[in-house]
Amino acid sequence: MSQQDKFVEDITDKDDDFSKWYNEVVRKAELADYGPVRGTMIIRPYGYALWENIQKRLDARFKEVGIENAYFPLLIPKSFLEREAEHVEGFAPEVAWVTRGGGEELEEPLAIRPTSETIIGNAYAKWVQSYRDLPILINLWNNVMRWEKRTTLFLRTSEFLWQEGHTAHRTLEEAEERTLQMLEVYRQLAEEDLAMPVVTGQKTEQEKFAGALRTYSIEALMGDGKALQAGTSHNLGSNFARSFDIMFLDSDGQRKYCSTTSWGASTRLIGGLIMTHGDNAGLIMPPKVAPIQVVIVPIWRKVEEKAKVAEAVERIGQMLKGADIRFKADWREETPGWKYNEWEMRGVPIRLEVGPRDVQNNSAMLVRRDNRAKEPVPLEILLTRLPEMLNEIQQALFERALKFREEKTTEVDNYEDFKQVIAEKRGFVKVRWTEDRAAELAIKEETKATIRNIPLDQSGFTPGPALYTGKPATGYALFARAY
RNA sequence: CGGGGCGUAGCGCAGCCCGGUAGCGCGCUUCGUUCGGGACGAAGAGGUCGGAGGUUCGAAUCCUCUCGCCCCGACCA
Repeated sequence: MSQQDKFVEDITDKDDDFSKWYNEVVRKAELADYGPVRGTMIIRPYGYALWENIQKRLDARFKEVGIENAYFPLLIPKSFLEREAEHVEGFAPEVAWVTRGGGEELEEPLAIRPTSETIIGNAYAKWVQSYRDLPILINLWNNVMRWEKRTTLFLRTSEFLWQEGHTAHRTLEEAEERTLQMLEVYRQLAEEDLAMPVVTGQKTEQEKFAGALRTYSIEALMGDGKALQAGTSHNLGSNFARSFDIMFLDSDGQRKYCSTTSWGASTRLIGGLIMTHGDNAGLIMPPKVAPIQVVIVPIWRKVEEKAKVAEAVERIGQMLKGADIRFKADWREETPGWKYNEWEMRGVPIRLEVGPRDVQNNSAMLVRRDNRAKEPVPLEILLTRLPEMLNEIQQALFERALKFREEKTTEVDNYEDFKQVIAEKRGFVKVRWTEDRAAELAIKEETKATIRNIPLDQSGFTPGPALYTGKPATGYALFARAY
């Protein structure tokens, strides 16, 4: 039993049973609960506040690159979904249908959107006439429904919240540029805001989005050595434009199909955040998105002490408000020790203790969630020290996660080693590769590992035989077992 | 949708095999003492035992059906 285990006795050890640990953390930290319908999720206020912070950050990043928000309907006519062949084939098994309305059978069943490419395509076809109407750069913050066979809170639920961006362009090159730009936005969100290191890369033909020309993803490595796809960006080429007739008259007098893109990131990011940073005491929230960045725990014995402490807490509260730091003063009738454990479990980055001794010294005791380091801080420098410490924690979380990923990334050059690493060490396995769908499936069949992506960063690549097939490799591929 | 497990108080569980009218821990309420790493005492509240049907004098317990959840597989953000 490690040092920190004695602080929290009621959470399953991560190393004993990771998925049990995950479920307990989600529920005990009050992030989410199960809904009454199979596979549905209630996002509780603490979890939703986290989502709002992620939204706020991502939305700001979208706006910086010219994206506007809009809203599209929940219900999609069946005929729309059927327009793009690969798309319908990919999504058909998991679509939920509305067949009755107003007490009557509907003439055409309506799909509860699993994603909005089709209804977007229908609208864009109307909106685009000229090359001057392009590009269209729209994002939707909404919910979608996919009838999943097997669900896990935040990682896979039948209904989930996400954003889906949909753009239309004059040329394929421009669409490709936008696809990669949005992938980069996701990388920045993951790494800078969520402190979650990711590998950017391209999906194989086997793993790409149904109906896409090319799919890119960011892939993160979770605490149990499994990979999580944390965001995707698709270059749809002219596939949807052809199915929905999104055409424009170009400056050369030719009528042409648009090239479109779509890209999405979901509440799954919350699952990723939990599994990236959490420890045996519970959650650890990256400061930039933490619903509560600082929790103030007052400590007192006597009534007159309580009054003085209350006064100090009030003063500190005023300071933090002015400094735009998200905080909460915990005046519940519990012992300080109990509160320490509670807030550690819920992942608040900094605990600020105010007791009689601190009042006397005109200071506060700061305790970091990530390493439990204690630091007495005079109140006059609190407003410079707190933001600094929040940054230090943000940085430390990222570095710890990056170090973990690097330790768990193994380069192998033969299939025997590959199988062993996947089975025992887990993590990312980097191999020489050349596109081969049959080999990919065979490897998946035997080892459960899939190609997470073909990393954009191919530095260090040297020619040699590809894994499994032995054909000349075209680059590195990143394998892992995935969520 | 296949294989396994589980539905008993808000949460975690025992009781079921061998039928006799429901219990433990935590939490909750009130009062008092506590409070710098999950405090203690006393007194309380809380359950149509997932649902339906059957067997029986009597069902949480036995039988049948059904609904739901969790885990492992096949499908996926």
